Amino acid sequence: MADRGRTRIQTRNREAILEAALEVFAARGFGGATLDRIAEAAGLSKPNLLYYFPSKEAIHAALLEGLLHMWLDPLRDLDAGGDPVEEVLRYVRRKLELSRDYPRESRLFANEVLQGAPRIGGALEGELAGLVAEKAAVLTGWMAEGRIRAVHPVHLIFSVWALTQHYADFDVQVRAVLGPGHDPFGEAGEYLETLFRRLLAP
Amino acid sequence: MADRGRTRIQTRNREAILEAALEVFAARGFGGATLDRIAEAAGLSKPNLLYYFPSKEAIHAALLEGLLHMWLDPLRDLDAGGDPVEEVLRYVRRKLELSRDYPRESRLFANEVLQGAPRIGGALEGELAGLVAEKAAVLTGWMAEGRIRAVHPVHLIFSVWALTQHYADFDVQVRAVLGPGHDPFGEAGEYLETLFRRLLAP
DNA sequence: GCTTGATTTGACCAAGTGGTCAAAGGCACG
DNA sequence: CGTGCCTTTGACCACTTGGTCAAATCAAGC
Repeated sequence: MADRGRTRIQTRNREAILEAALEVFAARGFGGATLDRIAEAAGLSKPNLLYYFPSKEAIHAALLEGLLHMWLDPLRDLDAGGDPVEEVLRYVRRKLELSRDYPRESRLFANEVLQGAPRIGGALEGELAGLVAEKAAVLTGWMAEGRIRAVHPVHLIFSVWALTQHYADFDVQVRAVLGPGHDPFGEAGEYLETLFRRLLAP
Repeated sequence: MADRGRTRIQTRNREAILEAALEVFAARGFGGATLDRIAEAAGLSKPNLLYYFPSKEAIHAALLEGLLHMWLDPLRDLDAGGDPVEEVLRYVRRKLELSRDYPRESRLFANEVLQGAPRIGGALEGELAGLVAEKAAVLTGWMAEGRIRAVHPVHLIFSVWALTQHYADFDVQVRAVLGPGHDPFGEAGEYLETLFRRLLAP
């Protein structure tokens, strides 16, 4: 995709670096991550790593850039023309799948926001806030028509984020509390379906 | 309280160090925090700081130790003899107040769990899991009696954590999306009251 | 096989890291 | 006032950090 003018080696190594960096940044935060560790995880020497990215910041930025789109797509797909309750539930399901399938990305994002979003704050106030405002209007419309019950639409969206990302970000806590023999994401799917149905179904 | 054998100076300086460390650890994670920064924030020299705590780890541990009790107290107070819906709502309210009044503590905890709870994992599987099991039994009892509607009790508790801590941990995101002129915690209180009432009220 | 540009690396650097230590400065109390 | 302990600090240390650089190696087209 963004491989304009890149050789196969460049593509492969940039890929390896981003994969390794995702692992390290997600597990230890920006400040706790080191280039040495990323380089080792990517199977490259540190100078070689810095041949592909000019700095630690740059790797982190490249990672975050790809992230926001993936994260917002499910919300973007909320269809004003669909069945209201089912649309919300589809959103919840897709968001939970992201937590299950891309927990490191979720943790990377959580780390960034936890630390005050120093490197992504702009996108939050721009792209994110804009999209939420748009979809909140859709939800408000549905509420006015009585097709879902009234609640604060933005906090409804917050609650989808909180409830789904919790299972990725606090995975160890969830598993520690549930103990062995549980399927956290399967149970969460059922629970959240019930929760949002009772909250919204007229 | 735990000031056995401590002089006034010790009490004051340990306090200042823990306060400063809370600020720094919460904002940058364990790995991203430095003793220099903590010392500066506490108004002490680094060697002086290390006169009161033997290591960076020790400061972090002292902070976490105090935290878990405060965090679990509201759940501990869930009263099997009270009115079920009101008891849950009281728990939600108190947890939300903690998020509002102690956001740095919440972020410290979030940082720790995000990174796999390397320094607190034991307490999660012991104290935390035990308390949750106990209170899940209370909830299950209420459900069996038809006093609250049936849901997975442990995931019900997870959802209280997720929904309340979200407002502390993702504060900048919440504010970026809401824009100015909002009272995040006030609105959240109303929203969560509605949510849990609809979910649980028979 | 030669050339040219892409790739890789060992050696290196200045700044910062967590932590130590001996010596100096305060403080309370007899 | 002196003494003994609590507190503070400047100097220091070994190690790690993000990052540089010139030289070596490699790959592909001619």
